[in-house]
Parts: sequence; C-alpha cells; structure tokens
Amino acid sequence: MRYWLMKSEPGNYSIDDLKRDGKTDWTGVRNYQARNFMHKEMKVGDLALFYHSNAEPSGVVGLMKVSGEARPDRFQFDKKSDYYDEKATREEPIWFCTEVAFVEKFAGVVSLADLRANPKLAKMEILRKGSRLSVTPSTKDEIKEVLKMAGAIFKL
DNA sequence: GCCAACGTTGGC
DNA sequence: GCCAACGTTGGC
Repeated sequence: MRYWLMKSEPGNYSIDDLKRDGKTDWTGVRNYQARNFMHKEMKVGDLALFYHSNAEPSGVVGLMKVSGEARPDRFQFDKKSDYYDEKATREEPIWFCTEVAFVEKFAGVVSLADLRANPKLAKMEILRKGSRLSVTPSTKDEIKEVLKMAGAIFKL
C-alpha cells in the first residue's frame, strides 16, 4: 500500500466535486513523471491526500482512495479538449488516469503554511522548493500527521 | 547530446 | 500580475 498527494485547482475540480460525484477519473495529468506514478506505481486501495492548488488558501482539503487502475485518459483523443494530444492514438495512448473515490472532506484546510510549519513534514515532496508535480508519493507517517492536523475522522 | 528559447505551474 | 523553478521543444 502506498500513499500519495494529488493536486487539483478547485476551480477545475474540487473536493466538493469529488464528494458530490463519489468517484472520478483523475484526468488531465500531462507530465510524464506524474503519469508514471499513476500508471506504474499507484494501486487500488492506495490513499491520497487531495490538495487544492491556486486556491485561497492552497492546502490539503481531504482524503481519497484509489479505486481504479490506470487507464487511458479519454481527453487525449478529444480535439475539443485542452488536454488533447495529437500524438496519442487509441492503440498507443500516451496519458493515463486512475480512478479515485471520495473518503473524507476535512473540516478545514491544512494550508501550505501549516504544512511548512510542521517539522514532521519537512521531507514532504510538496514542500520542496519549486515542486510542481501534480501527483507525488507521500509516506504513511506524513499522511498520518496531516490527518491529525486536519482532525480527520479517518484513522490510519 | 547540448542547450537556448519557450511554455507551464503555482505560490505570493 | 510577477516570477522562480521547473519541463519540453527543436536547432545544431
């Protein structure tokens, strides 16, 4: 079992959207490293923090669970989509998404400043200077700590 | 394979 | 809106 942090701009897709939908395909990842995490390393049952980027404030807002293995991201074939990729074919897709399911929305945002202020999270990938990856691996201890900070109901 | 130019992310 | 810190592209 592995642990992750996944970013989304709430204007694009928020924790409330996931709560409403119950589950969703995590589409739109167009970075090879992030893709490889989803395609090769993420497994059904893994846990992931939901992070709002470009938000007020930016930070961790909830928890989700990987509910479906990586499959081709349908938007790479959709000419009308911002995520269209002319080099991708049905036979040889380039971009993949996993399916994630809603677990919990936290009572409040654990902001980036909160994360930075916690020495136990000093090694978290998201806190690295210049870190921009939208899907990053985390650790059980880090997730546990964030859940604690959030006053989460879910117990690890 | 190098690297300059350009594009993107995302905090502030 | 600014800009640091990347990632990608393409000429050579």
